Amino acid sequence: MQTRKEPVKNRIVKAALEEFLLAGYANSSMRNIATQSGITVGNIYSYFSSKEELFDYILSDTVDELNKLFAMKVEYSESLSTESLTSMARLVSDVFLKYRIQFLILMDGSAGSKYQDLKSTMIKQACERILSDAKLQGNSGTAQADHLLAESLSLALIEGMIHIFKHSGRNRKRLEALVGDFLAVIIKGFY
Amino acid sequence: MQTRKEPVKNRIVKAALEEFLLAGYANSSMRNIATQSGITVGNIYSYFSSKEELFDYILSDTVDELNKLFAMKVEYSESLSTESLTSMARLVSDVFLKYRIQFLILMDGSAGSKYQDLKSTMIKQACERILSDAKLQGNSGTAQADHLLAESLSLALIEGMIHIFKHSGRNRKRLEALVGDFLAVIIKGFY
Amino acid sequence: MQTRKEPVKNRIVKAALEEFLLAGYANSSMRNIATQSGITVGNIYSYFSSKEELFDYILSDTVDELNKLFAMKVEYSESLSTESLTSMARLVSDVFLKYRIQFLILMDGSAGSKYQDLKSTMIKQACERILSDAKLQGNSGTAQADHLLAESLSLALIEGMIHIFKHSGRNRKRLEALVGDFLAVIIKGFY
Amino acid sequence: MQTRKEPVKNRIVKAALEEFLLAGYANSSMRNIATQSGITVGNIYSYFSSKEELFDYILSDTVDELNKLFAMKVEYSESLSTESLTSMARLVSDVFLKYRIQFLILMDGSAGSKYQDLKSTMIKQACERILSDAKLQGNSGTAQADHLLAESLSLALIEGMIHIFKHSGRNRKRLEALVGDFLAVIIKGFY
DNA sequence: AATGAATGAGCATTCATTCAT
DNA sequence: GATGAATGAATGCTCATTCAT
Repeated sequence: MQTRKEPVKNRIVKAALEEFLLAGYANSSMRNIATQSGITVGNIYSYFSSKEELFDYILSDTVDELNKLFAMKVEYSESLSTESLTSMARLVSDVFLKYRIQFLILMDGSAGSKYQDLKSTMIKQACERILSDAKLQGNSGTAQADHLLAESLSLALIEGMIHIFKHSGRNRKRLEALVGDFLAVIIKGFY
Repeated sequence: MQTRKEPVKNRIVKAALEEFLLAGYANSSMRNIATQSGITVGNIYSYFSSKEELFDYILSDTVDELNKLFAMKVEYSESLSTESLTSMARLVSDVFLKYRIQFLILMDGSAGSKYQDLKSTMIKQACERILSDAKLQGNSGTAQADHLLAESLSLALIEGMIHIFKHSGRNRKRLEALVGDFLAVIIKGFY
Repeated sequence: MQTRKEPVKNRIVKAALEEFLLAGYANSSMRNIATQSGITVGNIYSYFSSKEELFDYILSDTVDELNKLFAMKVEYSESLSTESLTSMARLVSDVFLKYRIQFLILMDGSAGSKYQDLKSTMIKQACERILSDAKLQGNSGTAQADHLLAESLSLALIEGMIHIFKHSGRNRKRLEALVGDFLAVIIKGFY
Repeated sequence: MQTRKEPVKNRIVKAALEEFLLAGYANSSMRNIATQSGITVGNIYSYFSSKEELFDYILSDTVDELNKLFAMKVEYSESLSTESLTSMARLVSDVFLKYRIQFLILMDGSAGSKYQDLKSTMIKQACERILSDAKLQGNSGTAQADHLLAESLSLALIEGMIHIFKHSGRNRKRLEALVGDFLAVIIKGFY
């Protein structure tokens, strides 16, 4: 009834994005989404058959694209040269800019959903890359410790990039520069 | 039932630590804590007036100590030399080992509580340190971007250390070695 | 979509028959009927003002015919001879074959609707017939008990016939034979 | 608060028995049970963890006893003599009198629950008994038809007994007499 | 101090029915 | 006639918190 002309499904999705971003999947409430979007709860269910489906609808494209990105990352570069860093930064920035909020929800608000392990999957992939590429060597001397070190560095890498993404706004140039700088700093420490 | 003579308050705290660690503040349940501790719900409320107060009771010491550590960190070292790194690693490890679970709860399970911003406070502090110590210089050329870069590096630093702490067990030697290695890798990139 | 030229009302009725048969009145859903018939929910309501009216529309003819049958049954036979049994079986089978699904819905799926008492009405009628025809005599010696006995036998009679009807397929010969056999067994015990 | 002194669990069970009897498992509502018993919904859930558990709590004893009865029935009699009939009637009456309402719920109100097939299990057992004992012979001449006939007779037998039970009150003598008479009539037709 | 029954508001979900188009 | 979005009340269930005992 408060119809701005915007189609209902869009309004639901918009409100849901906000709710999921703020509260995460588990703590979000269909009632909030209903109130926020001005759509009655029952009516939301005529667009999405469940909270899970709504979540999935909002995120599946992003997940697909991210998975594609993971696959590519493995091939495209032998060593972590400056150029490869730049192109990596560009690649990552593209996906991020396209699905900003979705990506952030996936990273920090997916607990309890089917996507809850996506971040750790990303980290695991980065970790494998690091272990094979850069010959890290800690002082502990044990392989187990070295693996935990690599894992922590991967996690640091990814959490840092998430943070850049969260706060860098929509300016692509700026995002790419930041990601590039960040990657440079972190990766420099590897050798 | 098991530890019969242990004071009630302790038993509550013990069970609450576990519950908060596993589920986080928002998703934890007083019922679970009651069941786990063998104390009735009602009785928990005669020791702690609310879930929030229980959470606070469990964590306030750790929060204080962490705040003290933040304050110190600024003073104790001029530059990030190897020795300072080592002592930093030791210092940090000390607090962590002392309040392992509490620290992990504060970092990963405080969403929805009054301490939900502690991690970002830590990051902000680390960020200030980095900005004043290491003369970072990104390609973006703007001070704003440099600040976000420093922030992201701080976040990476701290998230990485949290991860080490979470998975390194209770062996102090190992923990210190890992933290030292990790700090070395990250900080090396700063210069 | 399939049967394009078939009038809408028919398609609704067809789908409703199936839904009511499978789920019964109370547990059936207008949504299912809409989906199954390919008619939109709203449009069903322009043919039938409510779920109840739809139910009624589908069943009223059968109810009328059944009521006629009840009336007739009283007249046509003095004693329960073999011939009368045969003709009774034929008569009953005719109605059943004509309104198979409707009859089954009325018997087993009308709970919650205005026809929910039809079965017990049928039983009551059969009961009166039994009481006047066959001089049943129980051991209890009370008229009240004899009445309950007659009622239970009627109920047994009718439930048994419903079961035959539900599972005998559409072969009239087979149906008549079975009904005849069944009636023979039950009625033999009356004398 | 409307505390008659009766313990809460009893009041819940009493209200639930009534609700399940009137509406059946699927169509009954926890809210109704709450209102009827004067217990809040939430509180019911501190006695029974789900609607299903409440249903089960109310019926499991009866189900067990019935299963025991089924097992016995097979052994105790070679032929369907008058004495065996009498003792059968007594046996059945005992269980029935002990769990009147529960039995009725099981027979007519268990659709949608884990006990929904109990009645047909009973019928199947009776059917097997009939097929092995009494050499029924229909006119149809096919084994399949004979089986359906036996099935219908079993169903008639059991539905009739349920009806007697439902309406015979709590007088054991009367119940036994009625069941005996009923069995006599039905079984006489078998030979 | 200790109990655990009780409350009441909240959750996701369903469905007959209405109504603007 | 036809659409299907929209409504609103109902469902089973959970949980922090209160309180009489």
